[in-house]
Amino acid sequence: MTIGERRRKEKEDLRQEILDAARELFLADGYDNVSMRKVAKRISYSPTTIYLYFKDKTDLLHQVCEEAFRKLGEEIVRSQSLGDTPIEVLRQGMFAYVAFGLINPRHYEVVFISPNRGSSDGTDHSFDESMGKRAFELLSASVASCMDAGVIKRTDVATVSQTLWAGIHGVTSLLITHDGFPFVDRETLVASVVDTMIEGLRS
Amino acid sequence: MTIGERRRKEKEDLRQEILDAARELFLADGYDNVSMRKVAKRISYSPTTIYLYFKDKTDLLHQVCEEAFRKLGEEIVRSQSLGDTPIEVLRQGMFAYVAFGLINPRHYEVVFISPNRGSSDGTDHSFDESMGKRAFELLSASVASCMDAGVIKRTDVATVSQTLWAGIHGVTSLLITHDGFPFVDRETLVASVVDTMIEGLRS
DNA sequence: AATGTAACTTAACACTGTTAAGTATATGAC
DNA sequence: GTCATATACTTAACAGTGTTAAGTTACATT
Repeated sequence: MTIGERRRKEKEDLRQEILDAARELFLADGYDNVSMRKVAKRISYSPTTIYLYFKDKTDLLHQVCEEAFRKLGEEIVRSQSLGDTPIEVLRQGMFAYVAFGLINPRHYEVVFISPNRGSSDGTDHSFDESMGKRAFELLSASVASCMDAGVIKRTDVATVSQTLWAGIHGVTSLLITHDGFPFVDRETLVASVVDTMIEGLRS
Repeated sequence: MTIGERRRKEKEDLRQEILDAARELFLADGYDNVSMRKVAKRISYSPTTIYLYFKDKTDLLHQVCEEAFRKLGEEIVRSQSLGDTPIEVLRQGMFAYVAFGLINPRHYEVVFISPNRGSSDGTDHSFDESMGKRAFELLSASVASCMDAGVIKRTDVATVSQTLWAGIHGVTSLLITHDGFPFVDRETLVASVVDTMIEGLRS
């Protein structure tokens, strides 16, 4: 079956080629300014070929993001390992989250800021099955271990996790979308948000 | 000059009629799902007539939002007057901000979440001259008076204000854009964010 | 060599924002 | 009252969009 395998590999190659082209264009020009025809042109295929590999334009976008957000989980885990106390683990995880957003603003935008490119039919591709959720779960676990260690007030884990998420999502998205605004130094602001929230949770 | 005045009034009336139609459609269907032709049809005019009153589609959107955001400033001031201590004034202002966003999610989305409907030409209509900025300034003043009263740590006003803004923007935007996510009770979450941050700032 | 199928393309539909050119209509001057 | 002018609005068109149905080509299996 070596011949069928080659065929399947070629198909997978083209899929990846489309994904690569789409990613580059989305990041360079923004989702709205990229047309299927442009993506097709870049890889020298007919526009309709893309539809043999992806359901529609939003599907293409979501695949591109899924690809990128695999890294977010990894980086949070990696950063968390730098902390030696539960609080420090939580802190590092939060910093990693923001850093990822600021380094990949276009991806962050799509997944967390404006995930309402509603795929018209039923399939809610928005968040649940996404890698984004995994990032939140890592944060959540970290909060729980802080409570177990008694370093933050023992209340509802979900409420606290979502509170922290609101904070780090807030800075990240403000810095991304309002870059005309006279923000104070980025690092200062991010540290202020993270530390203010953690301080507010201390028991 | 009563005749010329009537003419000018009629013109102003049509402008408002367009604005009303656009607002209703934007709020009902979302910016992307509203076409100039739909707006025109609703008021029984030709699509091109709109261009005699508004530069382009993004201009129409921004006018609609400007109109709505006049209310945000008013409501923050009104809510702040409910507080009797500086901290309580700050708290009420923050709650009012979030409440406004949750009551007017589409407007909030446009102005604060995705303000990058770049008006192609130079005019950056995004934030600076907007009513949105006024809301931030009210918050800022409230922070300053808390510092003067010595109830929160005396540090940089801008940093603290932006930190708080990040928090309330974070909850508001998460609740608006990720309504599929299993958030805890809205009031609980909002209160948690506001109170955690204020607690973290206490001196 | 004939057949069937997978991969890809062409042509088209129904839209979109936007502009250039055209048409009434009501106002002003003579 | 007639004529010119400016104002308000419309028609037609351009260049693009996402997407689908139908058609073509190339190749592996029989």
